Amino acid sequence: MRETGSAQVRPYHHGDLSRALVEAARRILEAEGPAALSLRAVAREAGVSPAAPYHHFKDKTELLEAVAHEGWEAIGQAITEARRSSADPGEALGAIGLAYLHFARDNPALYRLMYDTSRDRTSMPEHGKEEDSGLANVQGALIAAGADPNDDLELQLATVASWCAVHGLAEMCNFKDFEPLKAAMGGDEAFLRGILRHFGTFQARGPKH
Amino acid sequence: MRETGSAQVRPYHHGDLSRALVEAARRILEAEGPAALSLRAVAREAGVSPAAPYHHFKDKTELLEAVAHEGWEAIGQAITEARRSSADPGEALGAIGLAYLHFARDNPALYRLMYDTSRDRTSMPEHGKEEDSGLANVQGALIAAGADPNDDLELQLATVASWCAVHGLAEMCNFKDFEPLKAAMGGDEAFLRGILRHFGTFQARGPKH
DNA sequence: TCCCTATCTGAACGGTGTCAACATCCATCT
DNA sequence: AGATGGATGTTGACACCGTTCAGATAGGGA
Repeated sequence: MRETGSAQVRPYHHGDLSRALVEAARRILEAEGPAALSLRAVAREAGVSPAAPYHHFKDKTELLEAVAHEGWEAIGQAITEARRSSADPGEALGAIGLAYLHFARDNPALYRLMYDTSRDRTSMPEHGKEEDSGLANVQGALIAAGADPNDDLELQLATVASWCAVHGLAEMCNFKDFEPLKAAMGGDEAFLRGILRHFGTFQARGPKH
Repeated sequence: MRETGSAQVRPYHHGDLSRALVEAARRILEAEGPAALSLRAVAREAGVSPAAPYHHFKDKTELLEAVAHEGWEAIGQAITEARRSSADPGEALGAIGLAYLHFARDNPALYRLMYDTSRDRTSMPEHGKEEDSGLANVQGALIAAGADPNDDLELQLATVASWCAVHGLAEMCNFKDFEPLKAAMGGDEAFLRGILRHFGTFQARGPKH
């Protein structure tokens, strides 16, 4: 981001291309959408020739995976923070869900890329170092909300169920079919909370009153 | 035109290209995956020149939308049938969910295409003629399962929540991260049912208190 | 009959991912 | 120091893609 530097017009070869490429890809993704995210465009944006990226990524796919990886780290961080800053542990699950949805809403193209690459490998990313993992956080929050930590099977099922449900909502919440319902609920946020409540993940206690 | 009678070896121009194109696209999709689904490949498969499709669809997108539309009709049918053939109305929701998941499992590329095109238009397809609509079926099943038909807002929220949750599962259930859990559950089917149960859609969740 | 229109073809344009051959520069070893 | 080698970047090419446009073809209506 400091390309305006006074001196240092251009490092010898380039400096740190793979990094620059990932950042360029992310910039294009946010600014011009996924359709504009071609390898050549990324190289152009980074100021190198179309073939240069092949010295750092074997594929276009591999570059996109690197971008997606950053996304997973970011969303994992958002989840961890949401959970930590949630006062009542019983409400941590809801806080996580909301943070997740906000990330998806604020980075739609990146979010989509993350799951597209995951689906192509039929695998979620190595969820990092355990404790920062999104799934681990959800599982912890489930236990805090009253799930039985000894019934491993049920716990895993509940974790996966929560993740799937929120992911489905994240993908569909921008469909304009839901605009009327959103309006009736009094806005985007209320809509999301309403759906989350129906997932049963928003409060550890029973349904509203 | 009628002197050929039953032979019909080869229509003059082509016969019904738009139909043939949609079918060719579907064939390629299932056989070679989404990556191989180029307009040119579809034309090739249908035995026409690369420019021919443009007399029937203004875009590649429009062709894909036609393919997706067929998919939505098929899944809507599957849902309707699952609901109808479900004895206990309280279990209709679960039956719908399972039918939906089976469709997604059996037509992964098509299912993905359906949501990809929906997302690009930020809209689900015109869900047909009301009663055959998937959402309408879910809503009906929810009422049958004990939801209050008079609280429209809650009913809509529950409907959307169910749809989103099952969609999320449909998208993720092939991630190989879940293989161990699936194995522990004793197979694919048990896994799906387990998650559905956690969604709360698998058993009537009447207004107990 | 003749023409009109819908349909299909062929060739072309700019764009894409990818590769092989070549150029460049840094680091390192004598 | 100077030569060398390996990492990095460039050029040019290939095949494929979506799309367009001018022309060929053929069926149906006047």
